[in-house]
Formats: sequence, structure tokens, C-alpha cells
Amino acid sequence: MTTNQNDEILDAIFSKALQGRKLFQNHEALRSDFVPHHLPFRNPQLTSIGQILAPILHGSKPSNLLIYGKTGTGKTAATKHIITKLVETIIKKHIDTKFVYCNARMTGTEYRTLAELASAIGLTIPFTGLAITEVLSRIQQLMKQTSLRAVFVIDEIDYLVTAYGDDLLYDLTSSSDKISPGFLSLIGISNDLQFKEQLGARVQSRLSEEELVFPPYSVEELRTILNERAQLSLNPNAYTTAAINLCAALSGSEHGDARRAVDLLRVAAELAEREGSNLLDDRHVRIAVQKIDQDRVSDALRTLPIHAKIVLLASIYSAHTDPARASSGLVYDKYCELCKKTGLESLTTRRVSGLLTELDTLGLITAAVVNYGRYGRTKKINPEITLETASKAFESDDAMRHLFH
DNA sequence: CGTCCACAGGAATGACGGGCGG
DNA sequence: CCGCCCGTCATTCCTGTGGACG
Repeated sequence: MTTNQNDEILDAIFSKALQGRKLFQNHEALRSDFVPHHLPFRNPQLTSIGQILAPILHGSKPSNLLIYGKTGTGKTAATKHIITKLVETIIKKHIDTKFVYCNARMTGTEYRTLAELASAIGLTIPFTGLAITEVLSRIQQLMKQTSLRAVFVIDEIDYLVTAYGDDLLYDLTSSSDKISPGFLSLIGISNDLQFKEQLGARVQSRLSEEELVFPPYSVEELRTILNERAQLSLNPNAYTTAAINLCAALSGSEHGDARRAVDLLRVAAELAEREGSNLLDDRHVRIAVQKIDQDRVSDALRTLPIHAKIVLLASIYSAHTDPARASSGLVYDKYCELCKKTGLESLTTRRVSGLLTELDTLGLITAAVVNYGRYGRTKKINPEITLETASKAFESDDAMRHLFH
């Protein structure tokens, strides 16, 4: 290829990009962590949270609060919104209270969640090495010494409890005498509506002194939300109402999930920009739906541990040769065979069974337990992805590559 | 109606790499 | 440097089970 041709291609890309600039006005407003100033249809919830947290302004401890609602119902946005408002007031009035936000699924473990809290109040904690109770007592000690007042928001708190039980929450909610005259209030945000039942009675009464439910958005409401976002982020006349309506309809019909809806709009807009179009229409939205799904899958595939990858591949092969009878037993045989080829030692049936359920929860396969009566009880394995998708995602992995041919 | 298949999936335990305080 | 504790991954051992077959 000559330099001239290169230049032509580059020119084309740049001029497309320049045209595309007509589409976006402010990219930020479509990002998933963007907190808009205006939260439509959430006034009742906002007032409730405000009332619950108001005692802070008099220096007293607000009730613990539990917030429920499915994903994308505005729980996080509403909470963050209130917190920024409160922080503004607090600074103005010189009230000393700390707000700490953390997402339990992001931080991952009990330990790291606590470490997050610790570092936010100015306590440096090694990222591993200490006993959890040690971290906790250090936090309590510091809070007592400095009579620190803090509100600790734990997002996706259900994740924490499912994985580790409610002991940490118990310790956190029952530490008030150990840190007085400071205090620690908890705000738990849960996607799981049945979350409360996982808690023991002692934690339940403490944590959910107040409760708040965020209902899903209707398609109508999603449309309004999307329109507001589009006005913030896109140029007027750069998008069709059909595109907006389709985004709302696609995400609304599932769970009233505003985050998904906004994601969809962003991806669609980026798609339109990349192709140099200056009008975002419903065609882009339809492509975006597929792209989001693809990205999610290939991302999950690439970060899989090596044995999980092999198990997944074995599942695909087994289902390919005999879709009707693809069971954990067959997959395990195939898996051992593949392991031999790579020279890896194969894991136990028990472990592979566990990996299969993990792949199921990731949505990469479906592993349904079925009974063949006299012929035993198995997981029926059904891959949710194609061999091509898998091989494309695995081709950067040296150990995996020569398992295809 | 009991048997018995082919596993599921819980519990206990261990190996390992990492990081602490002393 | 030691002894200890962490999270993660894996093994071992185990009990449980729906329903077709005899």
C-alpha cells in the first residue's frame, strides 16, 4: 500500500469523524456513571431519602436505610444525587460528616469493602494481610478518637450477603457504642427484592430501620428520561424520535431498566458517529442491541480462567456431536481429552461441575438439571454461544489456540 | 413399589501467593 | 525473617434425589 493510499484512508476517517462531531454535544451525559441533575419520576423517593438523612444537619445519627429496586431503577443515581446535595450544604454549614460510597460487587470481598471505608476516612489499610475484625476495630478506634460521623453507602449489598453472610453487616450496625460520640449510618442498596430474607433477624431490624422501594420505569417514563439525556448529550436534529422510542421500548419491555436504555442509546450513537452519519435512527439502535450482547459475551470469554475456557469448549463440542444427550458426564470426558492435548492436568468431576454452573450464571451455557430416571440425574448442557464466537475470543490465548482445527 | 443410575451440590480441608506486624 | 491471616482455587468425601425400569 502506498503512502498516498494511506493518506486517503486517513483523510476519509478524519472527515467522517469531523462530520460525526455534529452528532455528539456532550459524551459524558450518556456514560453509565453519569448522575443527571434532574431525576424524573423519582420525587417521592428523593424526598424520603432526604427526610431520612436530614438529622445529619443537626449532628445526630440518621436511621439505617435499605433501598430496593431492580437494576436501572435509579437507586444509585438518586442516592448519589442526595449525597452531593448534602455535601454542599454540609460544607456551607461547616458540619463534619463523611459520606462513603462503595459498590460491593466492584470491591468484591468483605475485606476490600471495609478497606474502602477505611481509606475514605483516612485510614490506610494494606490490601491484604489483616484479619477482618482487625480492620473493623481499627476503623472503630479511629472513629471514636476523632468522633467521626459517617454515612456508609453499600451498593449491591445483596452480593455481599449472598457471598459472605451477614456478619459484617451485624458488626457495622452494632458498633455505635464503640464509636460514640461518632456514628456510622448504613445505606444498603439492593437489586434483589427478596434480599431482606437472607438477613438474620438481628441484622434485619437494625439495617432496615427505614425501607424504600424503587419501582421499575414504564416505557413512557423511559421515553422521557431518554429524551432528557439525548437533549443533554446529542445535538438537536441529530436523532429521530423513532430511535429514542425504540430504545425505550426495547429496554422497557424487559425490566424498565433505565441504565440499559441509556447504554443502548450511547452505543447506537457511537455507531452512527463511526459510520459518519449525522442522523441517529432506529437502524442504529437495532445494530446496537446486537453489539452490546456481543461485547458482553466476548468480554466474559476472554477473562475466563483457562480451565473454564476448556470446559466451555468441551460443552460446545459435546453439544455439537450429540445435542440431545450432552450431559456433564460427556462434557467431562471431552474436557479431559482437550486437557491432554494442551498438556494440562485435568480437574475433578466435582470442580468441572462447579465450573459448569459458573458458566451457566455467566449466561455462556445453560446447565439445567434433568432427570433421566433409571439413567440418572445430570445437567443438560446447552451452549449459548457459537464455536466461532468462542474461537474468536480465544485466539489470543496461546494455550487455547491449538485446540481448534 | 422399591431399586438404583449418574450425577448434584454441601462441607471440610489443603495448597498457594500475597502481605502484615513484630 | 517468622508466624499468622487473607482470598482463591481445587480436592476429597459425602449425602441427596426424580423417576424409568424391573
